[in-house]
Amino acid sequence: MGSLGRSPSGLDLTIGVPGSSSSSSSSSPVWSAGGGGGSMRDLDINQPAYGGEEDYPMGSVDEEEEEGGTPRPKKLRLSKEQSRLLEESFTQHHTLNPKQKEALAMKLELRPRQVEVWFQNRRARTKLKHTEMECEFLKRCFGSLTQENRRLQREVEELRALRVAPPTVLSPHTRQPLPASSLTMCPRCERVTAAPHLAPSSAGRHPFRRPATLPFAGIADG
DNA sequence: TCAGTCAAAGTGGGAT
DNA sequence: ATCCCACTTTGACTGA
Repeated sequence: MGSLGRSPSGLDLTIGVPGSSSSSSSSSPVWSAGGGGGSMRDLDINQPAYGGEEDYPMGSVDEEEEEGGTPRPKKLRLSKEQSRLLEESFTQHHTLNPKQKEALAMKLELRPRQVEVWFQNRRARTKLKHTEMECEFLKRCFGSLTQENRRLQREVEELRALRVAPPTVLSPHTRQPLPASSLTMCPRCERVTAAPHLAPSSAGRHPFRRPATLPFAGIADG
């Protein structure tokens, strides 16, 4: 290893210390370690980290200063080893409790805030990936349903074109046509009409049958 | 050199 | 008060 504390490009990474006057509120702090509001809750930059380590391994200060006079830290690129360990940890748990965070930060020689941010961004990436996959799946669903819809509309048109007058049934006695109201359904047809889901032979050809796979069933996790 | 992409970090707000 | 999330900004990197 040995690359901890350095960016992949080999830049020396040292911590930037804001000016001693805390009144310079116009410029962003070099380490706004806290979340909203920059409360620096995780790190008092004037205190040595982890019992005496001289500096944190990131954020070398580019010596060129902003207008306000506050140096801006260079952005950290985590080393491959750091990324690997973070990924490894992420596979075990997607969120960290404070102790885990602290331990991991110490192991990686990062600030807890950096570990926290990494997990936050990693969760966001996972979610984005999942959403993209879901989107692709829904697009495919939409495509196949559109096709199915077109096919069914064509079928309706065909059936409409084929439609003829109701069949005439002749009386076996008089050989005269019977009124439709006097016709009765055969027991089998009656059963199917009352409970269509019980008719095994019709299920396979039913135009409205459900697809074999349900939505989202195939979406991988992560 | 520059546009595009990725990822670290900042910010504000909601939930607990 | 703290954590997490969504959104944004910004620096590093890459390929044309």
